[in-house]
Amino acid sequence: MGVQERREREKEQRRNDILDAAEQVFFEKGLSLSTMDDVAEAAELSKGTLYLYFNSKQELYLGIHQRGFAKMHEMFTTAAGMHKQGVDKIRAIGNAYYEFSKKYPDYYKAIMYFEGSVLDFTSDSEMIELYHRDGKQVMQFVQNVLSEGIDDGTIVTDFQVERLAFILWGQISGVIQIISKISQHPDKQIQFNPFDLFDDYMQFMGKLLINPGKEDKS
Amino acid sequence: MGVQERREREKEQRRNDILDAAEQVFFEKGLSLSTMDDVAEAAELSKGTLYLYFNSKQELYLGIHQRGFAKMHEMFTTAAGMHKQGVDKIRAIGNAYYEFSKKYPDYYKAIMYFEGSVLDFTSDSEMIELYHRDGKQVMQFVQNVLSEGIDDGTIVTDFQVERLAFILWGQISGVIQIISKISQHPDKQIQFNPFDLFDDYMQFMGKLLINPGKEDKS
DNA sequence: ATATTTACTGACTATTAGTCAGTTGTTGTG
DNA sequence: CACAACAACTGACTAATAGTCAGTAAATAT
Repeated sequence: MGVQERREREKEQRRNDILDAAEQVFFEKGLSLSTMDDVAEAAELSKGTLYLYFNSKQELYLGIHQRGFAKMHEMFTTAAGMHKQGVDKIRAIGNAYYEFSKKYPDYYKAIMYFEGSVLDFTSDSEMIELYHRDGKQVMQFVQNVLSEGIDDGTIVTDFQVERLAFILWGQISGVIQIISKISQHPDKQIQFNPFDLFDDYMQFMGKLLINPGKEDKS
Repeated sequence: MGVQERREREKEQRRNDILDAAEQVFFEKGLSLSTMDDVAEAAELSKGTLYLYFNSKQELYLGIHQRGFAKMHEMFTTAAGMHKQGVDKIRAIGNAYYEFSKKYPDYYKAIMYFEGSVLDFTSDSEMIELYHRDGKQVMQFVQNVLSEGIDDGTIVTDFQVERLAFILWGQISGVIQIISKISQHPDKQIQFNPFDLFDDYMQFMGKLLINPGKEDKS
């Protein structure tokens, strides 16, 4: 009996339709100015139905966050897949992260939003769990690629891979965050192109990880 | 005639009293669960009065953000003041940043909150301006200390000071952010003490900036 | 004594997240 | 087919709360 399965597919589809509508509305007006009625109208559903699929406005936004994270992760695997050596994969991931923030600013915004407001969540712990699961998955991926680099000898470090992964991830997130901030709010006092800052950062980091003997010349 | 002056002092005092009350309430219950009526009650004032001093709940929270930033900046100058050499001052600032995040987690939380939600601000541009002013001030301070280090020869770098300041600030912010996140939401998969991660980071960075010939042995 | 300015009040309004009793349509059963 | 059981959906309603504003009180100036 395929009825059950079809029902589940349709339910999944509805969930996606709602997320599509929510993206449309949230990305257009910003989260705080968007109402659940706006989303309901865009989805051509009643507000009540939204709450059958998402328990709160914030959880709906978390759904968008998850889409963003999935997209980012996909860009990471694609980028890493284009290289053989560990160090090149790590570089490619760094670049992909930055590209993601430029190509999907609204998803990036959603990620930053939760980064800054999970600390205020007193609510639903299931939601928080879901949020952290995404983060861990990416950390694990970075860790694996670092391990590859250490194994193939293109990355040299005194640190445990696990720690290094956290440090690198934290660093690059912070650098991209500040670049987004500058780009969003330009300041005539700043003499450089914010985009160049990222190249500087990558160059800066390169020195710390690369084993010059093993690296391909480019 | 000192009446005008006294009035201004009293007004400043009221503003501070309101901020005290707001801290008490927001830090206790978290921003989203706190109401303006709660704050009014804690301040022993009517809600209307709050709005004579702050235009919105968010602006009130921004007032707390500013107090936090001032505290942080103060810790930076104190920390830097305890050293002679540029590189030591920079290290001291890095440590002070981390100490700040641990000693004043609620102020730190406020800073993170705005970091993640300015991107959503469609509102009051005066408020955004105020927010960015704080950030610039700290960046300027870091830049000055870096310049000192370059001048006294304890810091060596190929980059422009301005860019280096942004990179370092972004990096360290990101690392502290991820440490806070891990600390707040411990994970048995993580084998290390999140606090050690910061030491690792500082060690990691040290290698990039220090001129070994010039450094004091410790 | 009286006018003017300043600080404050709290009842009120508007908005909106979230609920729930009821409707509609689909699937399974005798 | 008739009818029961179930699932998906609806939208009017409630509760909570940010923000307002006409009115009061108290200090200051004339």
